[in-house]
Amino acid sequence: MGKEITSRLQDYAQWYNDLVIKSGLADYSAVRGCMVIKPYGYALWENMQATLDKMFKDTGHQNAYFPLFIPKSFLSREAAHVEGFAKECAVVTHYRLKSDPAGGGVIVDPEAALEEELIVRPTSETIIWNTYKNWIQSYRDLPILINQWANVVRWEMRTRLFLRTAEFLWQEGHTAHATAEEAMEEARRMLEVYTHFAESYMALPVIQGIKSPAERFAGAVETFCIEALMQDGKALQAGTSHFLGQNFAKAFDVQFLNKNNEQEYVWATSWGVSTRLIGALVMAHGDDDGLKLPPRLAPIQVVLIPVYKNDEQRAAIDARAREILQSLKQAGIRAQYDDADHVRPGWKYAEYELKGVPLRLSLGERELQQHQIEAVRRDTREKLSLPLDHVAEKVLRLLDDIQQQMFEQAKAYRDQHITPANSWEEFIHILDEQGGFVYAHWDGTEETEIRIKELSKATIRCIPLSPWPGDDGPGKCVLTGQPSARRVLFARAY
RNA sequence: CGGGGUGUAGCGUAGUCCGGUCCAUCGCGCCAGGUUUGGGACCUGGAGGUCGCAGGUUCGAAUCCUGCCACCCCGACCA
Repeated sequence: MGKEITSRLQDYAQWYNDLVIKSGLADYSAVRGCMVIKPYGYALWENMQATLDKMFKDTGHQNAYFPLFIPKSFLSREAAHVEGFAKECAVVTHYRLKSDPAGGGVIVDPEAALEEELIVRPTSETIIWNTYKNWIQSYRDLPILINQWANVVRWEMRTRLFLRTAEFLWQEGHTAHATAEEAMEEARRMLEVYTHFAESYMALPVIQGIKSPAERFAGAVETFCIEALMQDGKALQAGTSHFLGQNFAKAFDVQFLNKNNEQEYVWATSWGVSTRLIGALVMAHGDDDGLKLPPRLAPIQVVLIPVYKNDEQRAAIDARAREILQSLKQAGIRAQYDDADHVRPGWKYAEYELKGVPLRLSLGERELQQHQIEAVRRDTREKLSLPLDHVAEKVLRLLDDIQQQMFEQAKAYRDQHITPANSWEEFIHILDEQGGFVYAHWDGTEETEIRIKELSKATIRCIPLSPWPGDDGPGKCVLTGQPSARRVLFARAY
């Protein structure tokens, strides 16, 4: 008997937890709301990091590192920013413990209170803009294009593995520019980078859009986002890129002398994606047997499993398998040979399916005789026989095809779940019966947005950058009947 | 923060209502040896437990009482 996984139909939330835990991505920890990312999960994150990091470097960014702790006073400099984050900040108040005079443990030393309390960063705009002030005098100092890989803490009331934990890993880009146009261009450029990453690497189709005022990042002038759809019909924000205008420059008094010898506030952007993307990967592609990882990010792209009946066979197969493994590795494939003898092939098949390894190769007496190898795709479960000549090339082609197919499948699902609604009844019906995105008119007011959320639990995921099928220009708000400039995408979301 | 649930070996569990027959059940996993090996093998033997924590009731507590803690799920808040 193996590891039981709750089916998606029976209990989607439990299915998700089962997958994350049983595939070895992560574990619960002793700390409420915090998780342990296990080696397999971390390897996946490292692959994501490596890919994104290269994209950031290719677009001219450099990595740096800013402090984990932020003076409390910094957070309150930007009004909207503090409003947005105040409720979920962890605060450091003391710098020393001492042994408890009353017992065996330790207590916080009341003598060691900090003069100014420190916030554990929920995001780094404030500490970074406080720093940029010292770096920027002239237009010649601009642009500053910096990214940092870091952990952040947001004291969430309710947490979910990868999707929302009190501490999480992410990258945050923070750029400074001489003009609004340039900053806006940067925000849009990074949105494109995220889109490309999601679609080409995660095989996750996303919708690019603009956040409504209520959903906008605290402190931003404009928030761009990519929205993805999970298999339970709920949307997930996969990445955001903000045009911050001069809000933080004004809050931290960051001015520069422009070419005309005039003082001007600097223009800013910030953008980020987090380990939440791992949750997206699980929920967008996984099935009742386990994960399905896209080849371009999978820690193990190919697993090779020997099948034998006795030691003599085993020796011959083992020798051949190692040659094959070598040729796969030489071709740059992340291949693994599982020659463990204490579990049988069937057990391994199930285990690697659970782990979402895109391609499984089996080598036994039969294959050896026929000079081929059996290949089974994780995405379609299709079983193929590959001749052993130039096997690495064939495997590479298969991996490419799996990557492509996974995207196509997710895209087909997503496209089937964008439904225009023309009345409130229809709106609710779509959300309840099929889920996904509802494409509907909205009068553009925050009151209506909030009212819709209260009534339906759906939020405006984004105002799409390019129109979707069903777009009909101006119309009437699905709730109020007031004039609407255009349709926007609503969904229940994570 | 509200509602619900759970806490017994690495994991999943029985036992809790109705205290003793429980120095705790079963399955998986683990260890040793052997037979096996094409979809989660089998046999034999073995190791492994502060029954979440603290206090109380009792001749006797996994079981009853009080307090506490932790985690999970659902909701409000959020990437």
